[in-house]
Amino acid sequence: MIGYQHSSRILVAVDCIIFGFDGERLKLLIIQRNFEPEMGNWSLMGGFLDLDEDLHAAAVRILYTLTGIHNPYLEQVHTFGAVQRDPVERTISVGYYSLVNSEDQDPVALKDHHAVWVDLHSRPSLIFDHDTMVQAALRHLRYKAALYPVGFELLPEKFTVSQLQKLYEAIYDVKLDRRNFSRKILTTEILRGTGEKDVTSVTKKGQLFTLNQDKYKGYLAGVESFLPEFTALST
Amino acid sequence: MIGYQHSSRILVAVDCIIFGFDGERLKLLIIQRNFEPEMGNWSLMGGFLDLDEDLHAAAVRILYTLTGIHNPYLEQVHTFGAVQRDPVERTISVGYYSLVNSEDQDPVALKDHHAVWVDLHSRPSLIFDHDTMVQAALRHLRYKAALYPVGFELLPEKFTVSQLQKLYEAIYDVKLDRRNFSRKILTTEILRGTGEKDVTSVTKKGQLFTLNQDKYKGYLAGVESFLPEFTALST
DNA sequence: AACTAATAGTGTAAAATGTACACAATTGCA
DNA sequence: TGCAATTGTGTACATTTTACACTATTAGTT
Repeated sequence: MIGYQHSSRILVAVDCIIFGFDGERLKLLIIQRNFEPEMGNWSLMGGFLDLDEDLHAAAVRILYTLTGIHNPYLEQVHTFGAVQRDPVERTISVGYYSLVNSEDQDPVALKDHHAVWVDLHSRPSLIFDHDTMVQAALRHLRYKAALYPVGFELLPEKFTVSQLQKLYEAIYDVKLDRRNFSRKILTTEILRGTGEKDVTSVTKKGQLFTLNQDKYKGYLAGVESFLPEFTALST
Repeated sequence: MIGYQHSSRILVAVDCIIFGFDGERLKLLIIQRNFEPEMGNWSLMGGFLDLDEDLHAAAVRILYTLTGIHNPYLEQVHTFGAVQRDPVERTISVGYYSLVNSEDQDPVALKDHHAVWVDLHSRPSLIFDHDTMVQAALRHLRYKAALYPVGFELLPEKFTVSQLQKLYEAIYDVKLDRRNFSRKILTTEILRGTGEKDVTSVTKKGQLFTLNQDKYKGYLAGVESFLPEFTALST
């Protein structure tokens, strides 16, 4: 056999932590397993990496299989590799989290996999180390969103500042001042006003915004430059 | 065979990005390969995950093999899984970065593996995707150090504020104001003055500090609480 | 048509923090 | 003793954050 000798080949799984947002709270997409082990119990959607498949492509494939979404926001979180994490066979699992908008989903695909959206903070226990994966993914999302404008994938294409605020409040589980939030987000100029009004609102209708792709991309590119003096040990 | 059917088992490597600090600049520990492929070229230290070995334990083992260090600072960065990243055989690699103090190393172990410390920013090209791994590790370290007091693993047990400042300047490749840095770091109270003076200094000798373990641990624990209002999109 | 409840949009003063320096003190060496 | 290099402390100014006040818009109610 050609290859590295004397080394063990191991199953590599990819598990997806799929976040959604219902306008008030963060949601998590989980499936009820219809196969052993742990049949009937709740689990993240996962699958195994193929020999001729890029790792990231595997995550895209698995997410597509479950939701029908083609171009997902997908980010690797962490690789979990405890020896006994899967009772069937030694398996390491690479966790990817995704932010999906409920409008983009394929309800048929979801139903086929016994998938349900649950409230992130009152979800049922998940199998194996999947709860740990969810925690790690949320932590990752919080870091990310504290440095970059992330999360728009969870909103409709056009949204109000108030909707965006509710999203950030859900991510960090905090209350933010409406007026300060609005000013802060608008001065970054990553939002572009459409002039349209939010027809779903009952009272005064707020303006609908879209992402200003140029400014937004600029933020993402300016990764390293977030350190003015020595921000490090401040808080 | 008992296990998951119809799934491919794949080689899992662990590669270590090992950072050091010489008082002025960040250093990287690399090895010159004495085996094919890419014999004679520069590479990160790595190895394969064993079937009965936790992933993190594999990283500890590999680091120990190279440096003789027992209780390393070691953190997972990212898992690299492109199909053709290793020309010999399909292999995914989990990258771990480590911060090591030159005093703790075993020079014999280093010599056995043809290991050398090189300047991080003027290092030679590395094999495979190892340069990408180094970049990812540095980015990870920068994030981490911007939110927590990290990096003391790169300094001697007792150090001056000025040494710590040089370290942060090296990590972020910036110049910081000596007086503001000093004030900022001291008001966090994560340093404890020893009263001793830095004998290595030529002119006025600064005070040596050690980590105040209680305060330091407190910082690390307060992970989620770094968001006062909406720090997110500010800079 | 006027009134009310609810939310949106704009303004601003006070507090907190970040920044850019000035100046004195210590040490080894010429 | 004087000088160069570095450490330690102070402080005024600019910027940012925070906590509010006030006005505007809309749909439903009276």
